[in-house]
Amino acid sequence: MPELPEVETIVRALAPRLRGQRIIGTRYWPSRVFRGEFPPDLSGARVLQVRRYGKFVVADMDRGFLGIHLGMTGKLLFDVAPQKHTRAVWDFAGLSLTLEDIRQFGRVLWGDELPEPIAVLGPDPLEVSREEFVSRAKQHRMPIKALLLNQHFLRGMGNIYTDELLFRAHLHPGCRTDELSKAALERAWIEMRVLLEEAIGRGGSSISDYVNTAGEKGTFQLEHRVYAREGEPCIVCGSPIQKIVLLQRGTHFCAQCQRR
DNA sequence: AGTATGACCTGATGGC
DNA sequence: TGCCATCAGGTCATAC
Repeated sequence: MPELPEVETIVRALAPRLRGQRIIGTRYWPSRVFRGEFPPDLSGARVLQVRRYGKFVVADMDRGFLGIHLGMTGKLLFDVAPQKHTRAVWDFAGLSLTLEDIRQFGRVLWGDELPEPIAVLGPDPLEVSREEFVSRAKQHRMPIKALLLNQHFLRGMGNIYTDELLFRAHLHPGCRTDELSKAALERAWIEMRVLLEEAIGRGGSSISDYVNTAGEKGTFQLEHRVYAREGEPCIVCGSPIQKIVLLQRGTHFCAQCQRR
């Protein structure tokens, strides 16, 4: 479910309410999100800050780091009663934070340091410099969609925003990055930033599941130009939006505007 | 290095 | 109503 803009929206809601707060109780239900290892009981631990790291929500605590990935169907909600798919609850004085995750593709990590699977991810799409983006892209010879989805290349891009940015940059998702011109890669970098900022401004995209910490949907799905618009006219040229399978992912693009 | 496939999970949807 | 296949904002691991 959540990609960078959705996680950013969640973090912006979490940070001001949790910063400085002390956990007074933790409740964990056995599920795959823990991958066999419950975090410790964090009672007494204080939240120093909450930040986004790619698609992870990271809480820096006074005694370690809590990392939460929401997978496809994860939600972090304030003040709700535990139900069927509740996987964890962190109780604070006067509020509780609940992790719900129907499909259990999310994960909860804990460590004295930022856990390894989080720390090894690539730079943030909103922080990577244009020069670094271009030079690193040229070192790979895979379809640009594959590279953008690779969290070791950049942390935070997912299927929706990859399709949307490639449309905006007029790039076919199957273009190999080592064959793209510098100008084309720079276009991708620019469009990526503009797109992500716009999506954050609209509270992210809600296709079916995604809601913020208050249970509200984002509105950026109304601005999608290709994602989930198969057969509808391209807003630029009018030809029907195509949907193909690339890298085992549904891939949406305009065959007229996005040439190889 | 890259790609392809299946696995991991549950629920919604559409066809018959 | 039911049954079956297909699909879904994401990673992983394994095998060519």
